[in-house]
Amino acid sequence: MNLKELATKLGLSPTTVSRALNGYPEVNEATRERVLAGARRHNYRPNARAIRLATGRALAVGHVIPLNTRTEIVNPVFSDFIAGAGEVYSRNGYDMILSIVADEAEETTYRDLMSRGTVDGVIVHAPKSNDPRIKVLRDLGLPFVVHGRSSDSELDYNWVDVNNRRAFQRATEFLLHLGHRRIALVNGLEHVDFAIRRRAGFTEALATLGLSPDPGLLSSDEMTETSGHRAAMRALDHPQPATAFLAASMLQGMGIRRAIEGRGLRMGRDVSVIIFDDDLSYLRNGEDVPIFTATRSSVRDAGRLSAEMLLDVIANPAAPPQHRLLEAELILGQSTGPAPSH
Amino acid sequence: MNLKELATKLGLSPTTVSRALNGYPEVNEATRERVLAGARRHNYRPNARAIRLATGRALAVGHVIPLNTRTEIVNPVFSDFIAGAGEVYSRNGYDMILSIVADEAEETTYRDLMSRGTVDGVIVHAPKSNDPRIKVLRDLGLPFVVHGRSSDSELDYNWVDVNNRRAFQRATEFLLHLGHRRIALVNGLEHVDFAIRRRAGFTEALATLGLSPDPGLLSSDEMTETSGHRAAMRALDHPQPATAFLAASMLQGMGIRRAIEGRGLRMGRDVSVIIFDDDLSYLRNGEDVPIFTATRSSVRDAGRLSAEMLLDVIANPAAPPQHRLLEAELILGQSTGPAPSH
DNA sequence: TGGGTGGGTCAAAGCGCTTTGGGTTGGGCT
DNA sequence: AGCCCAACCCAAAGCGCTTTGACCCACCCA
Repeated sequence: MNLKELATKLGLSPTTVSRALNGYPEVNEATRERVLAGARRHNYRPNARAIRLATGRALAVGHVIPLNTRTEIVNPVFSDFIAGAGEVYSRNGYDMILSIVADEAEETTYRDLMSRGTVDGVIVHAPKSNDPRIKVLRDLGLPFVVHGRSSDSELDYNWVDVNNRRAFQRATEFLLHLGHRRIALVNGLEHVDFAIRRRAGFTEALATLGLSPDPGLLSSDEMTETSGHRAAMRALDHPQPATAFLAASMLQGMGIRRAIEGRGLRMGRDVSVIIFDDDLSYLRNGEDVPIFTATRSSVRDAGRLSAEMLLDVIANPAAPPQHRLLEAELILGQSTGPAPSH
Repeated sequence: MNLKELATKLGLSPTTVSRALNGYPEVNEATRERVLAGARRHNYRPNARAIRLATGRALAVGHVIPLNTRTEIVNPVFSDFIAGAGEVYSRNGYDMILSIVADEAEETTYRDLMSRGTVDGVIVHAPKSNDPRIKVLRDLGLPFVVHGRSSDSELDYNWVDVNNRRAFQRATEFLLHLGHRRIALVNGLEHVDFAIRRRAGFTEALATLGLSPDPGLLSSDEMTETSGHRAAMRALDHPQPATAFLAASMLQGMGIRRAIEGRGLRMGRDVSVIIFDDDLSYLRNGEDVPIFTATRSSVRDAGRLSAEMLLDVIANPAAPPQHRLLEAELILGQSTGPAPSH
């Protein structure tokens, strides 16, 4: 059943039917009712392909998800981010198109999505500092929102981000207050922007006490359980072992816990741990009582906000860039305690 | 730059240019070269919207991902499944459209995707036993591949699945050989088909020794760390506590480990654990030495295979249903050992 | 020499919508 | 009575491709 058929069936022109369905004012309320009823009765649904061609809009947005070709790792936060964003899209009649693309091919992907007209806008994930994609997208004129920020980018652009620097600064201060002085930072890959900011917050907090980070207690890697474990083993093997850890993700935190307990130590008593908790739906930080003390910010909310911003940008392409900075909250869990007095 | 412009620029008709670009034989090799060169030079890319309308194909496939509205949980295996599938799609010029949809709205989503013509086929995730979606899709005539199977479905359909029954049967046998008799099953939600099969394998293995599962050691829940922890606490609190666990996922296994260690026990010595390992990229089972003894089957491979099958079905809609049953391998890790003799 | 034959090209008709630019009423106003 | 305007509705022209059917021009063979 297509528009034309429905129109003849109703004894109206396609024009009128189209207008009735799309809520244009110049059609009589009575006939609109008749059209709507007819459409329902015949189970009519407009063909999306035709709408897209006729309107010149894709009614779709793209998420280009980088795939680390070496490790083959897809960042686990994407599923929740996408769940949040997807909600917004479907509420607004947009499709979500996912391209999982090898790191190095991202630029081409954007070019392609744009020039073939498959999307009206994109979300940029995991920006690096001074990320080249920002310029590419700006030059292409493809609306985009960055999840995160790109330091040193001289251009202004739309972004949604968590205050990562502040979160790690506060977490570090909290550990310092507890008396910890040997704090290990188990960071994400530091070519990604948010990891840089987190490290900055960490360093800054140490600096207020005149401390500086011990390179032997710093690590930067994919945010997995095993990498957390590895980093923790190293920091515990240190001649002056860490008494506290600050980790970039829940999974790393779990790896750290495994290392601690593998040593016969007890997390929260012998060694303290704070994690950054993205509040993933399938990886909750405990039930009523949080397992880990954590700085928390829901990545699903970030997905929701990014999607809303993107749709807004698509609707008003000329508007000035928008920014949204989310604050992480510090959640007290069972993984922190006063530094052991030796 | 569109086809018509390119054609006039080359002094050819749109027809010829189109044919040259699409590799039709009736165009002179020399002019084809000329056209290709021209397209490259002017950076021409055909408009996907127009192609879709003209050909009547969507050149896109849909993944409808169920969202448990109560728990808001997105199954973490999706990201890897999708990574595998996405690879296949992009290699074949297909877009991947993701809809994250509340459990109850899935059927409408399929109807919509179909009648609006946004996709040429779909992947069905997490089938329940006798899943109604299968009939809906069959009746709609929308090509589909099920990831998993739906017991008791009287219809035949395309599927890719792991031999879940066999995997859990072997894992259980392995524990039995080690002398364990009090084995707790920490299963996924048992209205989802694969969980039913896993339980069947478990029960079957017990039965060969004349044993039957102790209801106090059975649990079925979302496959999260916390649910694993909860289930393990219960099984360890049992008057005759479990000496071994069989868990449906890595995350549950991690929760079990936390419970074991929280008790001051040692995994692999005091209590044994076997997990089902989906081989998620961001949740590897250790590095060189596996942490957990596990039955392993890569969900990314399953994604790849499902996508290939779906494209095949789209290309040959009349072909008989295809099936692909993957076997999980049993990996020996550090989490199992002989049953403690008391 | 003339009627095939086939390689190469093109005009035009879709695909199923939206949207522009009228047309046709009927009623109110002077 | 004549004019104008608002309210409705419609025909037709796109949107940028694909594809059908026809055409033209060698070239070959009888």
